[in-house]
Amino acid sequence: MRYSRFFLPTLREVPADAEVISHRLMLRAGMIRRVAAGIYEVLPMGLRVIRKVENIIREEMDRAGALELFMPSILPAELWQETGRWDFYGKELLRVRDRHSRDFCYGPTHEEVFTDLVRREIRSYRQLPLNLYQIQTKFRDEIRPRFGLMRGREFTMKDAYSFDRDLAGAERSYQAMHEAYTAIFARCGLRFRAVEADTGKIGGSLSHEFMVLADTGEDRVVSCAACDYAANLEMAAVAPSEARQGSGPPPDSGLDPEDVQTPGKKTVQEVCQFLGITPQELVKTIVLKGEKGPVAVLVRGDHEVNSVKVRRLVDDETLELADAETVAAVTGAPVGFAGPVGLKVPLYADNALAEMAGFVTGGNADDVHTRGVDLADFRVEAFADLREAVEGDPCPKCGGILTFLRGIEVGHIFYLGTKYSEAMGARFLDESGAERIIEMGCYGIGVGRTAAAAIEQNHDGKGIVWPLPLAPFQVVLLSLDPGKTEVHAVAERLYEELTAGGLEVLFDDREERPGVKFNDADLVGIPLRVTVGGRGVKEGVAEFKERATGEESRVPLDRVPDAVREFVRRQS
RNA sequence: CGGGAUGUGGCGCAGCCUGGUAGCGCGCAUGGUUCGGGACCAUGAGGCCGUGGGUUCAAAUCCCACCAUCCCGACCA
Repeated sequence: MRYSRFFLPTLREVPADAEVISHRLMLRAGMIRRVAAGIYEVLPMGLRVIRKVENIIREEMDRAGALELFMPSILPAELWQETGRWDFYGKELLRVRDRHSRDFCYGPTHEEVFTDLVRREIRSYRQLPLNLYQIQTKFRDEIRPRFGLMRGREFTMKDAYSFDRDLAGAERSYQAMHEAYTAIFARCGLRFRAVEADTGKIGGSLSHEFMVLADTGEDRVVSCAACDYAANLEMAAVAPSEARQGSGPPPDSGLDPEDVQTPGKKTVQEVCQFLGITPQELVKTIVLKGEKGPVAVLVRGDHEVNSVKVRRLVDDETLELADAETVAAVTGAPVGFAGPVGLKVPLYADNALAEMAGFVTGGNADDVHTRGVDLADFRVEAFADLREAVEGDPCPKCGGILTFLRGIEVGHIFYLGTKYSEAMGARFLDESGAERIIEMGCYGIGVGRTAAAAIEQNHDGKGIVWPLPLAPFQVVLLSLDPGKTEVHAVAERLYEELTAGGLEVLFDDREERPGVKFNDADLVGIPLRVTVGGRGVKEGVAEFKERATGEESRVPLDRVPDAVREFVRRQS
């Protein structure tokens, strides 16, 4: 591709509304432009990268036995009403009406349509297992779109759905996707981890997220230094300590609870400072509220409640931090003074509480805390693992030490069970002629997000540093003297040779100063730069520079095509 | 939906407080000189000052409303 004929509008200055690195660089490198909040145009340079990601996904999905098809993006309301998600999915679902004022939505995910297709076409166990996928545009009317392609409202996603005759088959399908995903992200040249994950709104019981590791990632990932355990922080189990595992009477301080005035001291830090205690001697009481009513959760002062764990324990997906009015109604005090003694709502305590005695809690009255509290002073429904893991906690699998990483969720796989097949009547006949419900799984990859994550993970002060498999071009060939015929002729010839050899080359034949070309080449991040200029040509060489390492070398002109091919082979 | 902020040529910004001819840098066009890490000189094109209302002789500037965008918070590929 000749740069002079290409559409690659690079930006010297950063548009003010781009915050994260990948967003800024995608704009500056002429990959995308914004049309509306969370909605982007993908320019040729961007598309080339997107296609690279898509093709890797396709190859690995096909290899795993999945079949590509293409579903509509506009979906009739009836399908969504069948599973109840027309109401449940909420405002994120972009709803539209046609001229007959029939309800439709722009698909944010496609379980219903795939299940509908399968229930109409699949009759027999002989037709299973089946894994169908598509790469398609989705729309989720996010509350707050941001970060460019990282979290847009419109985005392209690969979504796959597996259909199996039984649990064992579904697990095999799940495993096959786990392996395919691992292959996909490895082939993209990314550093990533597969982590245990919450199933969230999609539902189901088994789930892994694929996280591209980057300091700028929004998700926190817990990883064991000693074994292969890795989990999303919201899932990371905290093993009860040994003391807890031994039975015996709960510890007792022998003290009686005693109220103390703590005027205006609401936070753990303030209370500790005021009373001269450490957070480990204090118990936080957190009020949560869901469709089943409010509950209170007790955690040690230096720990944080993990609401995903509480939701699972209480079996209430809608549970959220209660608002100030609810807290006041439940505790009789403003936020900051809740305590377990005398509370009328169900109390759940984190395992760490089981070893505590004589601790400080809120006093359920304005400006009052209570000290000398023991477990015997109130009634707990259950002790459980309810807190967030912290760095240094023991690994729940091997006892090793947990470390924290930051990641960007680029893929998510779920075992769905029969949630959708049952609601929509997707059944088949087994060998014995008995009617059975299809077991399902679903598997997503954010295509644009994968490209963005690759940038978050691979960039420097000058721009993008593409891993070769995702790079829009493999080589950028700079002609430093496009006007001077002898030198430029050499560049032209090299361009022909490289292109003829099947390489993807961007040929910078523009009438620009060298500095402009160098900087643009660095910005757009093409892995190998080949410079043809007066100096080198005089000596019969072209200059190679690797974007990632900065390593430079001089290559005789007649060896250039081979050397480039060698580079490409080495990198892929 | 809360909290914070911003809307001025394509991009980045100043001007607004203290109303009175719309400016700077980059980019773009033309000509010339340059030419190995974002050149220089000259000339030029390009702006409903987010939208609507109001105050005023006069509004980018003051007031009100709306819209849009961005940032911080509640489980998303």
